Amino acid sequence: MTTAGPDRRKVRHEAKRAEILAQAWLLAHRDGLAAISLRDLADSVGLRQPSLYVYFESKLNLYDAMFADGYRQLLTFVAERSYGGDPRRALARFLGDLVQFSSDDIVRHQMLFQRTIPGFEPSAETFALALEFYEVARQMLAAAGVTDQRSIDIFSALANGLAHQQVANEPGGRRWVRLAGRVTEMFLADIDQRRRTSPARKGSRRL
Amino acid sequence: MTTAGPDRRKVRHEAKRAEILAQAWLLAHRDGLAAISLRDLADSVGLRQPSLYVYFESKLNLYDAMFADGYRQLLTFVAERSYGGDPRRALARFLGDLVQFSSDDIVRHQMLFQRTIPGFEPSAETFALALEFYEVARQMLAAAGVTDQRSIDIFSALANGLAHQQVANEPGGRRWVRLAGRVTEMFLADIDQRRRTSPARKGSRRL
DNA sequence: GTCTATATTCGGATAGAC
DNA sequence: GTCTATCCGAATATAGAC
Repeated sequence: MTTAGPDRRKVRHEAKRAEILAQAWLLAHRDGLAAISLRDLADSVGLRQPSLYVYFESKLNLYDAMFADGYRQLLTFVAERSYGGDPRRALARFLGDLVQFSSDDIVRHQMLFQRTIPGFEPSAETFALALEFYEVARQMLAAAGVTDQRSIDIFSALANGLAHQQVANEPGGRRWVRLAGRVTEMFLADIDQRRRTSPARKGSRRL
Repeated sequence: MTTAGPDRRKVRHEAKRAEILAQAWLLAHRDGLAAISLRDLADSVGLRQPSLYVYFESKLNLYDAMFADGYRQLLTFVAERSYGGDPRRALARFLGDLVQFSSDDIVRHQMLFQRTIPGFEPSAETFALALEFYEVARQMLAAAGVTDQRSIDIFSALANGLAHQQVANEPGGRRWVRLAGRVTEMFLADIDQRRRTSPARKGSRRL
């Protein structure tokens, strides 16, 4: 099928859309996520500003595409790694990888985990990607024997806290990435400790 | 001295400045921190927009004042509480209070702990207030016997992570606030554990 | 699909009278 | 200190020719 006109058109359209998206990330790094200008964006892909509307129906729609793109990157990132073997070691690697993922791209971290763009809320379809990721994380925890909500809440805080400190204080570095192993040990030791003492919960005084 | 003209003028000026600042926080809640408009702000304090420049020399200067105001609130908040008695329990209360402080005002949390306003960097004088707070935190940790940098890094991640999850998922609530005690226990148990096994560090395998 | 031209609104900031 | 008037630039978005 060399004369598949409509197909080629669609492929071209999607390719250009992807190019625009990639440039949007670059501009976000340069100017800040909330300060992307559609003029600059159009310039960077060799278009005039109004032509962008062929690919994105509004600026918020562009942000939505970036949000979706970021979570797809995250899902691919974790899917590429295998977390087999001992579930506890796997959890430690998983945590380190997440912090590394944030450290690798501070703007992407802002987009996915901090919601600071005035007026932007991800659409339902896009948010489904986020939920997909949290399901992966839930399964990682379940494999390590962690299923209660409070422990899940703590683990999410650990992951987000390490990632945040990394991007805020040393973007691109590994200072907090390297703490993932110790933090996972600490977390699991606490789980074990509580399992031993509960439901009686004697012997350790609550702070 | 009832005729202290210059004094009265200065007091009036400072009062108006404080009023503007308070309204700026309100507007930030309504429109988003990065979306404050000086016109709206002027309206809300009964002034015309150019008159704001009598009190703040630029919009970034206004943000700087908000940043300073937020850290002063935080310093007052912790100073009002006494963290006497057992240092470990004090640390647990300190952590819970910090998460509560963030939960109480999501915009203030954004301003102090996430740096997402394009182009804004706190001035040196203002940043000194932030350092003052981190010194308080450092002393709380030192009192509980925690002085090494890696442990401090972990604690900062714990605090920020709990606060972030709280404001992101349940602003105004206490779901992560309530985890502060358990998380502090977990943290200190890890410190103790490492003290027992180091420097030999035998008996526990690293994840 | 891309363009030119333009609508429309809004932003922060300044000049200068009072 | 506050005002009116205005500057200047930037933003997103739309209309309509090609």
